[in-house]
Amino acid sequence: MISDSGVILSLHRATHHTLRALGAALADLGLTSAEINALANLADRRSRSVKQLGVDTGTPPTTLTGVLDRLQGRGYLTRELDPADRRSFRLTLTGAGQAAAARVRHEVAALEESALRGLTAGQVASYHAVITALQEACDEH
Amino acid sequence: MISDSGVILSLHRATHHTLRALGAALADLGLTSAEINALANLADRRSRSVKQLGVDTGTPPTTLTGVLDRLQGRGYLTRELDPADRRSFRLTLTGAGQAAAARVRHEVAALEESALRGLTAGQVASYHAVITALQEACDEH
DNA sequence: TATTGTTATACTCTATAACTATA
DNA sequence: TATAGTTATAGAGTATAACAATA
Repeated sequence: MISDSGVILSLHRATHHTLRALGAALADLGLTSAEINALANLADRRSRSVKQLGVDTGTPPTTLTGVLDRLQGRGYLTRELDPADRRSFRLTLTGAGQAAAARVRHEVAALEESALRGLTAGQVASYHAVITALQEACDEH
Repeated sequence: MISDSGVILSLHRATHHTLRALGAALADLGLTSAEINALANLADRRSRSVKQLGVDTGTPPTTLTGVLDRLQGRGYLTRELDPADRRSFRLTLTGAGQAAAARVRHEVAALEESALRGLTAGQVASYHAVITALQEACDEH
């Protein structure tokens, strides 16, 4: 289906563009793309394991170790042993981490609002349907 | 708009997943994500400049130099000075490069077909509308 | 035995700035 | 002066494999 093509290529292109735009909007925080992605996902204040954060962000574990080291070094989060499973950590944002995450979410939301203005809820729902279908196709593989 | 949220986060997540799936499907070629992305865009056999390829893929120039060095080293493409503007190169796939690019396009198309099966053309069109809106919002910034 | 997370290694990606050649 | 592309540098992302601790 060449005519349908571009679904994946435009996905990658758009990712590059949004990462660059967010990095620029958040330049004062000096965060990398993976750090921004992690903070945006942690912004809901819910604790989760490293593995879960990897699933949420799409980031592999070896990358997350470094990302979490830096965020922890900034005092943005804590790693606490999970009493229920002492192999894993519960990641929790500190106050400073919540503030940074709120900034990240604000910029993400601003970019989304700017982009989605003029589009319908149905179009956004279709977008999510395609994204979900892509993920499932990858998982099947 | 928390309810609309996830547009950008799921974009990044899906990008990670598709890159990993394509890398696995094309493991025998030993290509990196950026190389896959470049080949997929060059697969239409049309020559273009380094700058244009950067626009097409979303890859910055400093990354492209290395990517093109490796693709050229494999004998996949040639860099020829553009007679019309001798500051720039025209990138053209060789026969081997076209074969590799065809493999890449085949895997990309297979993943897309697998994902889009069950979705309507309208949903895919809406997906592209959201992607385009995101890009334009980034450019405005 | 399997899983969570880290570490080690090697290579690639990226931003930034400076540079050459051309326009 | 401005643009196309490269180079240099330093830091970050990634795959792979191995590892310790826990399940």
